[in-house]
Amino acid sequence: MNLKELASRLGLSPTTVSRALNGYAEVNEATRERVMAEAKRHNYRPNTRAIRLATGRAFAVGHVIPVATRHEIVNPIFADFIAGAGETYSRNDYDMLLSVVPDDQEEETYRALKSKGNVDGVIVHAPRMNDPRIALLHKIDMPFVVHGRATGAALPYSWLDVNNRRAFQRATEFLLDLGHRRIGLVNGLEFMDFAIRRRTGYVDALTARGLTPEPALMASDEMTEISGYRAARKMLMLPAPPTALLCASMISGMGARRAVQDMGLVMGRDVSVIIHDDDLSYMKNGDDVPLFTATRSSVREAGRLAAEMLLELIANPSLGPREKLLEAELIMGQSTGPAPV
Amino acid sequence: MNLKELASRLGLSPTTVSRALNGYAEVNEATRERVMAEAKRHNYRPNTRAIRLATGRAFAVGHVIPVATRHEIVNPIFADFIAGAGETYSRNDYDMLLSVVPDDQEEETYRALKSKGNVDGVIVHAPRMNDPRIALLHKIDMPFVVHGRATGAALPYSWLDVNNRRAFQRATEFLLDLGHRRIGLVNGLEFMDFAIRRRTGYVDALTARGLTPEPALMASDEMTEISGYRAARKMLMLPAPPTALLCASMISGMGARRAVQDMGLVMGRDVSVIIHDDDLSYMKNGDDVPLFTATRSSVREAGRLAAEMLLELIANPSLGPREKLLEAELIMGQSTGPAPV
DNA sequence: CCGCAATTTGAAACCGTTTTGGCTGATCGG
DNA sequence: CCGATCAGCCAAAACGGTTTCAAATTGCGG
Repeated sequence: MNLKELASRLGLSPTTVSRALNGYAEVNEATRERVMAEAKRHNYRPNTRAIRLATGRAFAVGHVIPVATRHEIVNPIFADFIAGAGETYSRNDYDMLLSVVPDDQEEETYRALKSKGNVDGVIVHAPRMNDPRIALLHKIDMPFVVHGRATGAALPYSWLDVNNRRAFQRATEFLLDLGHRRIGLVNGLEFMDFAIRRRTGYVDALTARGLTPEPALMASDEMTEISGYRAARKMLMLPAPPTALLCASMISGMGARRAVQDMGLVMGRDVSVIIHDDDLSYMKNGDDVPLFTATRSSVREAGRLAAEMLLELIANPSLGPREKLLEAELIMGQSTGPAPV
Repeated sequence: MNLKELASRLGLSPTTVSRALNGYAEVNEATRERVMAEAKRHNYRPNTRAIRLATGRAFAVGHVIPVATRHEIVNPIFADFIAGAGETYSRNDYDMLLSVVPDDQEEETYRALKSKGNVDGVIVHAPRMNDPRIALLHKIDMPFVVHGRATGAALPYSWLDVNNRRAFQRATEFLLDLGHRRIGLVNGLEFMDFAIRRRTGYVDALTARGLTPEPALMASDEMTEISGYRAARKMLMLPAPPTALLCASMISGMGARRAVQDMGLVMGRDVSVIIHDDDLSYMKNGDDVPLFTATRSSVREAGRLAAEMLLELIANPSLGPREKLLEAELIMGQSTGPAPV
């Protein structure tokens, strides 16, 4: 069933039927109801391909997932972010397009997305320092929202981010207040913007109390269980080991916990651990009582909001860059306690 | 730059240019080269929206992700499967469409995808017993491939699955060979098809050796860390606790490990643990030496293959249902050992 | 050198919508 | 009663490609 067929069945022109269905004012209310009823009866749904060509719009948003050819890591927070964004798109009748591309083809992918007209805008994932994608997207005039921020970007851009600096600063202060003086940082890869900000927060908190950050207590690697384990273990084997650890994710935190236990220590008593909890649905930090003390911020909610922001930008391109900073909450779990004496 | 413009610039008709670019035989080789060169010079890329309307094809594949409105779990293997499938689509110039929908709107979503013409086919995720989606997709004549199988389906269908029964049977036999007699099963939700098959494999192995499966040693829940912890803990507190555990995933395995350690036991000595390892990129089971003894099968590779299968089906709909069963390998880690005496 | 086939090209229809620019007939103010 | 206004509808163009069908040119055998 297509528009022409429906129209002839109603004894109307396609023009009028189209207008009736799209809520234009110039069609008689009685006619509109007749059209609506007939459309429902025949389960008519306008062909998306035709709408897209006629309107020149894609009604779709792209998410380009670069896959590092070397260490093929798919970001674990990705699934939840996508789920959140997808909810927004579904509500607004937009399609979500996922492009999985080798990272050396990322630029080409954006250009193709633009010139082939597959999407109306994109979400930029995992921004790095001086991220080249921002200038590129500006140049090709593609609306976009960055999940995170890109320190060093020359041009303004829309973003949505968690206050990573503040979160890690507060977590560090919390540990300091508990009497800890040697605090290890098990960070993510520090060419990622969020990891840089987290380190800044940690360093700031230490120096504000007159403590000097020690390189041996600062690790940076992928946020996997193994990396967390290795980094924590290495620190705990130092002559002067830390009494507390700050971990970049739930997963590396689980690695850290394993390292603590392997050495016969007790988490929350001998070693305090704070993690950043992205509130992943398959990786809940306990239920009633949180397992880890954590800085928490829902990445799924971030997905919802980032998508909403992008849709607004698409609907109204004249809108200046929009920015949204989410604060993480500090939640108490069982993994922290006063520094051992 | 569009086709008409490019054609007039070349002094040719749009027809010939289109044919030249699409590799039709009836165009002079010299002309084709001129066209190709000019297209490259101007960076011409045909408008996807127009191609789609003209050809009546979507050049896109849908992945419908149902989100349970109650327990909002996003399947953790999802990200890697998508990454694998996405690689295939990128190679073949297909778009991947992700629909995140409340599970009570799933049927409506498939129907809409079909009648609006957004996709040429779909991948069905997380099949359950007697899954209604199979009959539906047959009815609306939408090509599809199931990731997994759906016991009880009346009609034939294309699928790609891991031999879950065999994997868990082998794992159980391996533990039996090590002298274990009380083996706990920490399974996924048993309305999921794969979980049923795994239990079957486990039960078969036990009964083949004259052992009777005990309900107290069989748990079934979401595959989260917490659930794994709870199930393992409960079993280990039994008057006659198991000496080995079989866990449905890396994540629930980590919960089980925590339970073991919490009780002052040592994994691999007091309690042996085998997990199923989907080889998730952010959740590697060790590196050189696997942490857990495991049945391993790459879900990312499954994504690649399932997508290839679907594209073949789309290209050649007359093809009968295709089936592919992948075997999991049993890999030795540090989490298993002979049963304690 | 002619006729026929093969090669190469182009005009126009088509895909299924939206949108532009009338057209008709009724209503209304003067 | 007349011209202007307006509500309601429609024909046709447009979107940017693909595809059908026909035409023009070339090559070749006789």
